[in-house]
Amino acid sequence: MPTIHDVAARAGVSTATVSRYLRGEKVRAADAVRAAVAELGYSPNAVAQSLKSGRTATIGVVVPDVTNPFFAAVAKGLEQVCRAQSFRMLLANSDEDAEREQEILADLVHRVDGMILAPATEQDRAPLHLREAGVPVVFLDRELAGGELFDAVLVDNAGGARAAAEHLIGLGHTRIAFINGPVDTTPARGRREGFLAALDEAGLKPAPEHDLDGGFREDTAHQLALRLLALPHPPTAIFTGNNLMTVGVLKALQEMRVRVPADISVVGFDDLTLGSLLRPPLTCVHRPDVEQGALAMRLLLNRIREQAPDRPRRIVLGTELVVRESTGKPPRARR
Amino acid sequence: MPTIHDVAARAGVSTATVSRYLRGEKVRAADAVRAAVAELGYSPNAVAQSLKSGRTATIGVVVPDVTNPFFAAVAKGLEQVCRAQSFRMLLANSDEDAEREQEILADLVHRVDGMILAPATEQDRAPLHLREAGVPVVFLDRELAGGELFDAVLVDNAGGARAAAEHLIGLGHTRIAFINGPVDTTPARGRREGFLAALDEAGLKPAPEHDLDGGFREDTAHQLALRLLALPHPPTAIFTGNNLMTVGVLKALQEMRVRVPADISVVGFDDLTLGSLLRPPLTCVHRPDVEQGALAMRLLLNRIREQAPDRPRRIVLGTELVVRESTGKPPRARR
DNA sequence: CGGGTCACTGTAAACGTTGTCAGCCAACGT
DNA sequence: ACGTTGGCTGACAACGTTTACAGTGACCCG
Repeated sequence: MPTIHDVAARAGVSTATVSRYLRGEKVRAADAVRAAVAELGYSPNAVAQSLKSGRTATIGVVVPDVTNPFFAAVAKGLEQVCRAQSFRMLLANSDEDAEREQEILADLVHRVDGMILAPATEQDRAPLHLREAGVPVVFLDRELAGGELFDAVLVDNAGGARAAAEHLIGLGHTRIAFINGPVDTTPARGRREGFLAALDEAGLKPAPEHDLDGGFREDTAHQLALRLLALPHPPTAIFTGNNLMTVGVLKALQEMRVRVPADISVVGFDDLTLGSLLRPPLTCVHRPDVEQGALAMRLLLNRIREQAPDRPRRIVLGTELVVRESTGKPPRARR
Repeated sequence: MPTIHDVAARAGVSTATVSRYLRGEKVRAADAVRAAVAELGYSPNAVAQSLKSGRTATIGVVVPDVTNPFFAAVAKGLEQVCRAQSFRMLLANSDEDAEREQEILADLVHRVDGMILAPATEQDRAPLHLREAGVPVVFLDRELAGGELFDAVLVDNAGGARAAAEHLIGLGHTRIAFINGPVDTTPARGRREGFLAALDEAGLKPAPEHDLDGGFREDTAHQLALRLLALPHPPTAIFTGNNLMTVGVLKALQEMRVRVPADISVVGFDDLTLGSLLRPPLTCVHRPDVEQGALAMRLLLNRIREQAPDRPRRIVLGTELVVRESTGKPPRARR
C-alpha cells in the first residue's frame, strides 16, 4: 500500500507538498502530484491522520440490541446523519447489561470522537468517565439519574403512557395490568409515571400483581402474561412498556386462545413494523424512531464541532396514540 | 489524557518498560508501573497502537439496510462474535446502491482489518480493490458474478424457493406470481432459478406479467401487488423474494380486501419476526440469520489470523419451509 | 541592479506506541 | 579474579501523517 512518501518521490516533491495538495492548497506541482496519486492508487492512511490530529471521525454507538426494531430504526437515523457528515459509526450492543456496557465504553473511548449511548440503567456511572476523557456524549432514549449533565434526545414517555391509559379507562377498563421495563431506566420510569397518573385521576389504583417488570424482554413478558391470565381476577386490559414485550404478550394470548380485544384489550408503547397487519391490528403509542436517531447524531456532531461547552440540551419528542383494533370495551362477564 | 510517557515518568522507568509490562512481560518495576497506571487512569491509545502495528482490530460491515430485520439479526450475530474476539465493528448501510457502497468501501479500507459485505449487485467490482489492498473480505448472503474468489456465507436460495413453489403447486396453484429482487443479485438469481425449476417440472410456465422485480423494497412490491390484482387473469398465489416485499404484498392485499388464503395464497422467502401473529400466520421459507452472521464473522476472523492464503471457502446454509396459514388451495371460481 | 514582496517549497519535529538493539548488573562457574 | 551467561533495562528508530518554520526563487519596483 503506497504512502505519501511514495507519492512525493514519484512526483519529485516533498511529502509536505503532497499533503498540502491533498488538503486543497495551491501547489505548483499539482499536475505531477495528481498524476502520482492516480498512478499509485494512493489514499491517505486514516490511522496516521487520526494519530496526528487526535480526531478519529468515528462515533461510538451503544444500544441494548439492534435486533429490536426500534433501535434498528434509530441506528439507521444515526448512520444516515453520520455518513452525510463524513463520520463513521462503531456499533455495539450492550444487551441491557451495565457491566458489558462498561467494557464497551472503556474499549471505545480512544477510538471515537463522540458517543451515542442508551445506558442500561439510570444508575450507570461509566458515562462520567467519558466526560472526564473529553468525549462528548449524547444520551439516546435514556439518561442518567444524576441529573441533566449530558445532552439527551428523549421521548415523552409519561405523556404517551398517559394517553394509552386514558384510552383504556375511557373504554371502561378498571383492571389494567402494566408490563413495564425496569424502573431504573428512563423510559420505564416515565411510562409508569404517566400510567399511574392517569389511573389516579380516574380514581383507580393498580393491584400490585398488575404492576410488573418484564425487563423489556419478549420472553419475560410472555411468562408474565401467562401468569396474569392465571390470576383469580385477571385484568381486562394489558399495557406493555415496549415493542418486544408487546410481542411476548400477544404470543401468550394467542397460545391461550384469549380473544383480543373481546376478552382482553392490549395497548403497546412503540409501534410494531407490522402493527397494522396483526390479528387484530395493534393499538399503540407511536413515536418517531429514525428521526430520533438522526436528531441525536446531529446534536452530537454539533457538539463536537463547536467546542464551546454550551450547557446540555434535552430534546423531548412527542408521541401519538394510534388506535387500531386491539382495544375495546371490557367484557361484560367480568365487570 | 495521560500517555505512556506520563506513566513511565511517574514510575521512574522508560516507556519501553511500561509497554512491556502492559503486554504481560516480566518487569522488575511491575509494582511501580501498576501503581502509576492506576493513579493516572492510563489506558493505551488505540490509534497509536494501530499505526505501529498496522492492525486496527476493527471489522467493516456493509449491509443494504439494518432496518431490515434479516440484516438486523445478521448484524447481531456478527457483533457477538466480533466482541467475543476483541474486535470492533464499523457498520454502514449501502441502501442497495452500488455507488454508495463503493464510497463506503473506499472510506473504510484503511480503517479495518477485514470486511463483511453484502454487495449491492453481482457485477460490483469494488471488492476487488479491497483484495488488492490486502483486506480480507467475506461475502454475506450475496457474492460476485466473477466467480468464487472470495469467502462467502450463503443460503440455499434455489432450494428454498423450489420448496415454496412445490408447496404451492402441490396445493393446485397454476398461476403463481413471483415478486423477486433484482436478478443481478445472488439471492434473487438463486431464488428465481429454484422457482422456475419447480414450475418447469410441473409443466408450468410463468406468464411474463407474473415474473416481477420488486427491488427488495416494500413499496415497490406493494405497487406490483396492486398491479397483479388488476390483471384480467390475476394469479392465485404470490411468492415474494424477501421479507420486506412480503410485507408490501400483505399490506396491498389487506387494502384491497383480498382474503388470504381464500382468494390468494402468499409465501415469502424470509420469516417475519411476527410471522406467527399475522392475519393469517405466514407460510414462509425460514432460514438461520443470527447464525449466518456469526458464521461469516468467524470465517473472516480466522482468515485474518492465519495469513496462509487458503483457497476461498463457501458455506451454504439450509432453509426450511414453514407452512402456516397464508397458503391454501386456489379458489374454485378462478381455476 | 539592489531590495522587497510574494507564492510556494522542503526540512524536520511532532502524535503515542512497539520493537530492535546494545548495555547493564548480578550470579555463576572456572 | 575473571569471563560468561541470563534477565532485565533504556535509547532510539520506526509507523504515515500534518504543520511550524525557515528557506527559495521569481518577480516587481525604484
